[in-house]
Amino acid sequence: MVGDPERIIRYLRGRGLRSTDARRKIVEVALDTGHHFTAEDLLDLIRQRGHRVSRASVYRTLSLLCEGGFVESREFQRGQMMYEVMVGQHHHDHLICTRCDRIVEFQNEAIERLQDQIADQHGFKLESHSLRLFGICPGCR
Amino acid sequence: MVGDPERIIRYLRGRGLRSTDARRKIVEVALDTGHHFTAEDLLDLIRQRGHRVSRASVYRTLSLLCEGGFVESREFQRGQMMYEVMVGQHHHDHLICTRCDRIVEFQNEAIERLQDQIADQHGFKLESHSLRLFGICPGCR
DNA sequence: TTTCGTGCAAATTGTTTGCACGTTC
DNA sequence: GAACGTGCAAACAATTTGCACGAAA
Repeated sequence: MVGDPERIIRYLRGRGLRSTDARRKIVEVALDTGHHFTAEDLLDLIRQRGHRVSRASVYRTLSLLCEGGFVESREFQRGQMMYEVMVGQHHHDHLICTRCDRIVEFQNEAIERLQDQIADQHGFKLESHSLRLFGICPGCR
Repeated sequence: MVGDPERIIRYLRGRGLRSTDARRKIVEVALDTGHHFTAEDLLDLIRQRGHRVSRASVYRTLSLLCEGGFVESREFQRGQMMYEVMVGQHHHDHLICTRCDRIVEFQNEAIERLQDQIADQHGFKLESHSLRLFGICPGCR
């Protein structure tokens, strides 16, 4: 299945990285988290399952997962990174409620195309982008 | 003229805030900086002009200027805020070169409209947005 | 057995805060 | 003279790093 932790471990092995206990636990729990989470959230979840892993390893493994494109990080609130598993997910952007911090995902092909055009017009080779819409969600209005 | 520091000081006065030496220097130098700058950059510029102002006051005043909409802050590189004077400027978004950190501004009406639509569709009252395109600039390719 | 990854604690870094004092109103 | 703003240094908080030890290859 799509969220198979072993697939990621295999990828890491392919890059000459080792398959360690900590990495396997971190990947496994990360894939299980439904949605957006912080490094600290992930650490808590891992510990709730009775695994002992250090905060440093969580950060180090999250970096690897980001490099591999399995996870994406973005900053919804200043000073804290949120992570999201992208395995089996299409790219999307976010609406963030400034009252309750609720996050809603959306996809918009037209915006994506316009972004490509803009990069082209300025001679940039586009690598990534970040689009965040901040506002007040229906529930908070 | 458009970048008149006194206009901003008057606005602050109107909000019950005082017109102090530090605030005047900070506003004056900020308005003179052509473009994107960090809090530290601004502090350096102020000191180069022979004024003695504390780092704390720079941060505090930049906050006020952001609240008033005279300045906008955004994070181009993780962990550090960049500020930009918006007095006399239209809203725009940014292309950021991941090699040399060059920043190019662009405006795109179509994207703005699409953002409004998306917020509407999800019942959000849009307050602000942040769109950053990361890539490699012509000079670095 | 060599290399790599881990856990720990300490360091880092931009920003914020508490407080005593000086300024503005 | 009351309230507010300042400067300073200490506090913060998320993340990174140095290092000695244990595990993977």
